[in-house]
Amino acid sequence: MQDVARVVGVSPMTVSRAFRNDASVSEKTREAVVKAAEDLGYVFDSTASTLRSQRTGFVAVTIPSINNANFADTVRGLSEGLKPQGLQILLGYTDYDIHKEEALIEQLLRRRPEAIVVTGGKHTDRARRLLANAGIPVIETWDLPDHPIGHVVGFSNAQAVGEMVDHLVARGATRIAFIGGDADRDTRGTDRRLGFIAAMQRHGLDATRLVAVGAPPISMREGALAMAGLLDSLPDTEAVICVSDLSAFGALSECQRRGIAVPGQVSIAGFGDYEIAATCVPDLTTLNPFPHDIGAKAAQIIATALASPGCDAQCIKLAPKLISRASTR
Amino acid sequence: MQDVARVVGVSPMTVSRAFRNDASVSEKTREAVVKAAEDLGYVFDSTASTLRSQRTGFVAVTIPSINNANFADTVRGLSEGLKPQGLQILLGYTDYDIHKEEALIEQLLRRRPEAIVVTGGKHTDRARRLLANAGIPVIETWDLPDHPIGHVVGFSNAQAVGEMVDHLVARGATRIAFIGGDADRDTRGTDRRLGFIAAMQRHGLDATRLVAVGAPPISMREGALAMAGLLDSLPDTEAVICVSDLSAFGALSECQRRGIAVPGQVSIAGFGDYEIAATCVPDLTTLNPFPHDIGAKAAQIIATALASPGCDAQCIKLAPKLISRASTR
DNA sequence: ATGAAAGCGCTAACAG
DNA sequence: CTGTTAGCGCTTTCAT
Repeated sequence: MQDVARVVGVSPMTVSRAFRNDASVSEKTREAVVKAAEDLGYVFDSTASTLRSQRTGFVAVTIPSINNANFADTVRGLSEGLKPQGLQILLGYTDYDIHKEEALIEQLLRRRPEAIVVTGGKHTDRARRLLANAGIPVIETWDLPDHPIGHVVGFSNAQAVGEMVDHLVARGATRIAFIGGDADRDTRGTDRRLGFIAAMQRHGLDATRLVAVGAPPISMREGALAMAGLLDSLPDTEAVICVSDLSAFGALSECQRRGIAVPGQVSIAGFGDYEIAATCVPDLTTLNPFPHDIGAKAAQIIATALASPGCDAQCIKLAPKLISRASTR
Repeated sequence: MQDVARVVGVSPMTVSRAFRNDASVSEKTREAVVKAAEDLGYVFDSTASTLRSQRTGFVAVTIPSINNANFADTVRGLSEGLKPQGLQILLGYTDYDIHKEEALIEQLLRRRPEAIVVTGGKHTDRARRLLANAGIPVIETWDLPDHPIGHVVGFSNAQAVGEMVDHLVARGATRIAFIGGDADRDTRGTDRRLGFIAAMQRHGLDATRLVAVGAPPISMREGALAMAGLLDSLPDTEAVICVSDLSAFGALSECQRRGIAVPGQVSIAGFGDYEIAATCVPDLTTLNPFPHDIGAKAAQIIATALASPGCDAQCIKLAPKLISRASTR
């Protein structure tokens, strides 16, 4: 900055102001500064700016996996909402593991983000403490925690799957199975399974057709394997709800391989409204949790919370929408 | 840090050393420091550390879209390879736009990353200059640029698609179409289309069955629309190569909707070896560009380059593997 | 509209 | 194994 200042013939302070588009710098000076910087190959150093101003411009975000279109949509929504605020996302992956999440949260907080957005409402005690004491807005997403740490933008995974059960029951199914969610790592998957069991019991139906699959991410292959097991062991199953559209598509593919009609013989439903659900044949009945909106609302909350630090914690409850398609009768 | 030092009864310097696991701090002291910090709720401040030590621990990474399993795999490979080096990814999205890429690169360089990994080999002049002058290892990926800025981990998109043409021709197809890649934003898609044209001409075949789709990301829906157009306008097409597995799956779905046999009437091939290619029925012939390996090799290059700053630029050329499956005869 | 002085919270360098 | 001193490159604050 001193070098630039010398070339332009001003003080470093003026260069600093010019780079921040401070109104008190004359347009002429600003242009001269930018030109000199470009000529010298000077690139502004955020690390120093950050230390002195105590503003990093980071929002920390944790998601279970980078390879998941739903979470990617949430990150996009966040990103779009934060950019006009001059905030940038610092992203980390938890691998669906709350212990990795704890380590990740600590690592992220060391970078002094101005807010933090986490996926899910279940954390280790230490992670909860770190978040609560960080002195920045905390937003839990994709869930409705019983004891929120700060703000919440989420929905009830259990209730959403309950609606899917209602949908299938209304269409005459009684022997309904659930695929996925038995790994205690994927808490949202587990919530969905519990929602399935509760809803089935509410209808007085047998809620024991549960196919556990391995550790998350539960993907297409696992869905196909689970469906194969189900067709072998409980061939009279009328409908299957899968923990996500990806496993639902795997299940559908397995049926196609075996020549089993969907929805003729078995109905299949998913979760997430991934692009594949709208594309495949038959297209998949699913639940759309509005992942992009989750990110967008979180960005709004951050804007509000940073503008008025004392404000109350918000809890925005979204209602996933059931999309009825050809894979269920 | 001073507060922690006071509680433990040592100097801030010792606390600093304890937090960096400096070997010269006794185990007892280290434990006392960690405990005191935990009790006080002290969280190490990387922003100050970064400024003084001139080491941010960041590796900047640009990808076209967060919502793409191939690029996500590359980021995973990078992430896994960088973690043991104590490096963290600072990720940004270019939206398949080299002007957004330029702005993004500048923004990322301000954070003083220790290396930068970019997707693709086509950049604005200013972006090239910024990268070349950054004084850190630069790695271009997913492409083989004619004039690399620094290191390269990539493959020839054109050549890979050429091999797919060979594969189809060897199986008797002559009327082959290409879907995608006509938007000049997606340079890899364009390279694939050019590779298609070159290979067709090499075989003395008509290379005009090109279906342009909109701006990237070209996804399932666009693939289905393109296939619909193709089936309407050129119904004697024997085989279709799609710019990615996602559009290939869209194309396959359109065929299924119309009752057109795949591969009986039309063969379909994709690119990327996404999970869907192995799952769908019929499963899709495709090219696997080893996206995870790209990230892993880039991480290795970074390790080497940071260890020996003067070393030569590496160019690691990968060979995408043709996976022959049921969607092509 | 511009400048001077001080300092953000840590660590390099050196000393012992 | 531990401590002292100085300073990383900016920006806050105050002055003009």
